[in-house]
Amino acid sequence: MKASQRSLLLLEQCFTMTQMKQIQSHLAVSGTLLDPYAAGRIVAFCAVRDFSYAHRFFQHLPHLCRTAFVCNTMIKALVDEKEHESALALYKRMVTDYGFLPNNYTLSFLLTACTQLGDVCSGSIYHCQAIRLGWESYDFVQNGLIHLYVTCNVLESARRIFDASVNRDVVTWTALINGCVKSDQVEVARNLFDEMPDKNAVSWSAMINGYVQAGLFREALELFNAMQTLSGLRPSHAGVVGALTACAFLGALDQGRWIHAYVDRTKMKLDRILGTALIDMYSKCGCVDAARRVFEEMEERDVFAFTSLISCLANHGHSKDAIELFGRMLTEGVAPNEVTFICVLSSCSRMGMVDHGLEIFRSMSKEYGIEPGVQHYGCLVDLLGRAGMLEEAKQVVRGMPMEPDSYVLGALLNGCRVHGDVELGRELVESIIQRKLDHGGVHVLLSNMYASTSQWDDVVKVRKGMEENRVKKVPGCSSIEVNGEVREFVVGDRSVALVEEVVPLLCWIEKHLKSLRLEEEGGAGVAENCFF
DNA sequence: ATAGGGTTAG
Repeated sequence: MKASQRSLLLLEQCFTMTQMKQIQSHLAVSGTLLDPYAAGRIVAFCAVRDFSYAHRFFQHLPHLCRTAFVCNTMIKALVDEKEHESALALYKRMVTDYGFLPNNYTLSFLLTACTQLGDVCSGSIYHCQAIRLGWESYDFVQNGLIHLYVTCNVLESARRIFDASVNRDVVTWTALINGCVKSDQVEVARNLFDEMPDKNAVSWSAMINGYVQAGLFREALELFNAMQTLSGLRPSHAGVVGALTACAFLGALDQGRWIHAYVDRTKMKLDRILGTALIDMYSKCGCVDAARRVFEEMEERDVFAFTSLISCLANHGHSKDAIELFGRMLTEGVAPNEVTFICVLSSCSRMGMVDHGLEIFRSMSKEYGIEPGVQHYGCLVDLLGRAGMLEEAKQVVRGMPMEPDSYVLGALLNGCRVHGDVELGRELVESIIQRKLDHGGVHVLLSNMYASTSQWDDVVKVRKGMEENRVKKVPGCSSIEVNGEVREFVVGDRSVALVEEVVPLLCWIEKHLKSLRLEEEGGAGVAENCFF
């Protein structure tokens, strides 16, 4: 490139659209617009700022100025605008009408289009083109192909290109690492990660998020820490989001707070994704107020941010606030989606707000165009069942447009338990077992239902039946963080620490609470006898 | 002169 052209390019960065339009008319008058380079610069400049203007300009260009560069730039712009059909049409015109062969730029833009469409068939046609024209080992084409095959779940093809490649760069490696993660081969991904010669912040983030995807949250956090101690790289936005997701699952509050402080310290932009990740981390760690603060700090809130906080409030006993926040969401013009309605309906259910819940359920399809799914019916049945409206709940189950799943029937069964309708409960369990929908939780519910009405023989029967049929309930599990260490508690845990330290403390708390209740009821307090 | 890989809610 000539020095004069380079300085013009730099100068171009300072122009506004209006100035560029002025330059354009000036060029038109002086006849310079017929110069392919000048015309190309105008298209490239406008394509990223005002697409429709660039498009019009392109369509009026004289034939001489429709260079491969201009076509590529327009194809890229069309792909960015998600106008994949038009991008393809332009490509065809470029080849047939203007007589250009696709080059490495053309092919990489077309591959991006195929990847976004998940269209591996068209993608492999361009793959063939690339081979025929000798572009297949060009970095952007090669990496584009790997990305395409990874996205479309054809890991073997991605792997073949990788293995045959003699010019792998950091993008090549990272694309394949993601492919392995997507195909549940997180260990293979880690081996690649260890093997790759250079890593940047994107490759670290990809591996951190790979562990998160695989549910290996401790490994994700270890890697997040290693990134800072070993690589000297600063965790990027995506890395931070991945680490926060891991903290949320582990209940690792200290680590999560540290990351929040890091976000503040480095002035990382609290955008919708990062904000939501923070809200969710605080939510899962039980810090409702911190979650609220992050939410208020965010400059833009989308359906994810709202739903995340609504879910947080609903899960921590603030159902009323959750429903209020739903109202605020509507006022601020953010459209709820199916997940939002699950959270809101379960809030209504816990609050016993039957009418309001029914109204919201009805509004789903009427006002928001969202057809209720099986989970929404589950919430509705739960809402009616908890309120003791078992007949209505049964009618909902009968009238639903899809087969009830174990959660819908489980919600009805729970209603039976709470309101002591053992007969209906028994019928239900039979139908649940007949439909082969029984999971451990259903049996436990039935046994609890018998227990609540003191039908101990039946309790024993259910428990025995569970043993005989080898019905397993996923054990209840929770975790807390103490001094930076995450400690897990699982039902049936009989470890020394638990039996010798935690259980006596729990007994003391229970006795203490009972004595307090006695005091409240006017009875004589016995608190002093309850210390160890 | 035009370009690629990583991230949020039930």
